[in-house]
Amino acid sequence: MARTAGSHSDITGPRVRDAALKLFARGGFAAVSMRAIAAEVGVQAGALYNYTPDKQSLLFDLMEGHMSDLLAAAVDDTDQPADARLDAFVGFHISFHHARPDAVFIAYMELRNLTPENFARVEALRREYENGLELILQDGVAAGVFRVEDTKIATLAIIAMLTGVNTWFRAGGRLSLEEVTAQYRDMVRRAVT
Amino acid sequence: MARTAGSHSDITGPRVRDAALKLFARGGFAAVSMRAIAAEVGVQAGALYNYTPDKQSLLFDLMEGHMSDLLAAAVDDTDQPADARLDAFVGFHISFHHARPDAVFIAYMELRNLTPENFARVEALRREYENGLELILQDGVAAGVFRVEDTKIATLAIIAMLTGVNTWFRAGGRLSLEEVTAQYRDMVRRAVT
DNA sequence: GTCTATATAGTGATAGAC
DNA sequence: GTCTATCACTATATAGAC
Repeated sequence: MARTAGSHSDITGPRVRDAALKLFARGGFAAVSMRAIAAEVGVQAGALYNYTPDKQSLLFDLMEGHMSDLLAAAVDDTDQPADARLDAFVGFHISFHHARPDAVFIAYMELRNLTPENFARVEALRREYENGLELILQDGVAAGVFRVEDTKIATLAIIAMLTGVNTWFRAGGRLSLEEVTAQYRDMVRRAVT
Repeated sequence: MARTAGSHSDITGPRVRDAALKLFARGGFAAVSMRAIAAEVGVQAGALYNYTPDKQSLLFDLMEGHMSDLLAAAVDDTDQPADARLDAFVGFHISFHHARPDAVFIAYMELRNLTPENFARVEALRREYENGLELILQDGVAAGVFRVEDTKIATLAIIAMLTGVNTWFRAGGRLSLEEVTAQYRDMVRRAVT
């Protein structure tokens, strides 16, 4: 199928998203102009509106895409014992978040710039992810391998602790990501055992 | 000492800071205009410049003030055993942060809107606070009461976990702040023991 | 100390040529 | 699909009257 000269929607679209992701993470949604995104892509501002109806949709698509990727990647083998599943969760969470720092940063920092409807949709996905961890804790408590007073609180505490790695860990530092992960696995295990 | 009619610098100044704190927390530094702050205070935009040289200084003053308050309030009785000091730290951190959610929110979310010089100064204060917790962990390890592989990592993990309470806890919910604090104390203690 | 008015520059989004 | 040009606002900050 021949393509019209100048038609690049299949290549420019992702580049608009990539540029927005990078610039929103660096400067914040409100501080980044559509002109700045266009300059990063290498087009004029008006051309962006072939790929997004407005700036808000651009932000929402990035956040929803990130949360959907997260949920799709988070697998939980319920045939395994709860402690093994918890170890797997810690490793998954740290490595998944480490691989996409910009998307993670935006997902946490730009929630207040979503419209109420878009906020509700992103929040629902976040809760679904949290529920995955809480299920592991509940199963572990039921099996007598974990001792947790309130699984909801423990879930939020663990996720906050793990996500915090992204704010300070840099590859090439004193410790490898594997070493860091091992220490978090220890701390999480002990906190619920 | 008689005061010139219309002179209110001692009352308007704090109101400008309070308004900026509230609006920055709600909408984000970049999205809040000087006009919006002025409207919240009840003056015209030009009048704000009697109290701050520019918007950036307003943000920095709020963040530095918060971090200074935090450091001044964080006392550590090194005569106590390390486990008691850790318990005290958990209680202090949660209650101090719970009492000023707007300042906490700004201190974490608006770091990137500081100039490099201002960022460095706020970062130095944050590190100083972290060092207070790390000292407790180090003393506990030396005394054989804690078992922590890397005290720096444990410090960051614990602070991330505790600060996370502010993102979900609301007074009047299922649990009181005291009950929540007790559970975090348990989890933190177990994570390092 | 606060006001009004303004300088200067930037914003998101759209229209229509090519 | 991208461009240029533009609309209608809004931004920070300053000047000078009161």
